[in-house]
Amino acid sequence: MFDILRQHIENITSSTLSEEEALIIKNAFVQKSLRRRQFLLHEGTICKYMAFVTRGALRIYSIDDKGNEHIVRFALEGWWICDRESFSQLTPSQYNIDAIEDCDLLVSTNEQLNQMKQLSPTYMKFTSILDERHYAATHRRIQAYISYTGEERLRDLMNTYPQFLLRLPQNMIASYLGLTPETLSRVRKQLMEK
Amino acid sequence: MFDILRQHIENITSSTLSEEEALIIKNAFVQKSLRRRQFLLHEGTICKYMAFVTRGALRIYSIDDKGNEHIVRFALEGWWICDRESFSQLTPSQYNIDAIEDCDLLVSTNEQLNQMKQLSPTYMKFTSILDERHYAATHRRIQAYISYTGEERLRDLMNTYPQFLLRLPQNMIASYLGLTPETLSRVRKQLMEK
DNA sequence: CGATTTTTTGAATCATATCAACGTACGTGG
DNA sequence: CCACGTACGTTGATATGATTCAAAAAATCG
Repeated sequence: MFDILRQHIENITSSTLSEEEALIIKNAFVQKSLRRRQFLLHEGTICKYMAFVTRGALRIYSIDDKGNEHIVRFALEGWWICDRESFSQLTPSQYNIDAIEDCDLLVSTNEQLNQMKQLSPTYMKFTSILDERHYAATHRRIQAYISYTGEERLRDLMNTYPQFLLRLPQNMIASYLGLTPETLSRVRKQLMEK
Repeated sequence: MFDILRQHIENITSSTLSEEEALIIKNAFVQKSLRRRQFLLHEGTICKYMAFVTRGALRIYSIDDKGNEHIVRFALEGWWICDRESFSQLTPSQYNIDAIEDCDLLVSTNEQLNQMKQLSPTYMKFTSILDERHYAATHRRIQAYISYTGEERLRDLMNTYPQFLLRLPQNMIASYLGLTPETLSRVRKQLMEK
């Protein structure tokens, strides 16, 4: 399992980890499994873990005043998931993270991650790349929300993450796109006909 | 002018800057003025400056495929403005920044800021607080966009930044709230009547 | 297999956009 | 300093995208 993470870090940073560095990183993570519908984070609690997904799928979502769920992002194999704000500031989270499918994760805590940044320059580089990407992705998502109709957002999703459509339930895709399940169903149909 | 920035940094960090540290920071910035409608950043260019506003008002906005402007944020006195992604990654920006009113700014470059972080622990602390706040504010804005109607977003704006409504033109407020000027005009009227 | 969840379909309704017209303000050159 | 032109804000009529509620159909799970 750790090999997937190691590969991932080496890919992102275009570096090769020394055995020493790899060991430091390996020791900073522990393996954790979740069954479908189990939670990694509950709203109102502090997000203790940063998780790397080696198998399965998760989602992070909030619940608004009207009781509607809003999925912020998904995480599949090779992705990271946590509520950054809660994780680094130790504040109660407004989000929930749960498993859409049975998952295997490698998780680490804020202290371990900070320590690792001190010990491994490659890991330091890795996190700064990840931060930037995360920031950019968030912005792209705001833009999509602001500028496009449901149909356009669906088309965009089909180009960017086609695997979502095959793998994740329709109602969750709808929430991610900011639509009701009914509307997504109709928009899909329209798009098929073209 | 620099006194405003110094005050600001001391407030945010709850620290007092030594004269030495204050001098380091002072030397990292240069004064820059903009007339109404002048640009600090043009779409497609790299965002060279991080700007602290000592007088005036600016906005950062994108233009979508259909030619519509979308204002992402405003910056008034005591606020910072730049496109973080372009600034730190040196990539062409998708945003424009221009002056809504005549402005006085203190601007610095990425190299100067990085150097400053090395030299001044207080400044280092300052930027990390700012990063977190910025990140949190961005998220709050996404949430508002996703969960609330135009009227609710306007009401929220009236609570959070009432000064915007007094100072900034209606059509820009509309763009910031994700509404057309016509809709904002009607929503305002409705809200007045209550 | 049956029970539950998810997806689809239909009809009515709502929020907001669009287009067009009109009134107002305002800053800029003569 | 006034008058003009442009930009801004309001209002009305109509159109569109998406929601809501209800119910049937299909898929999935245990």
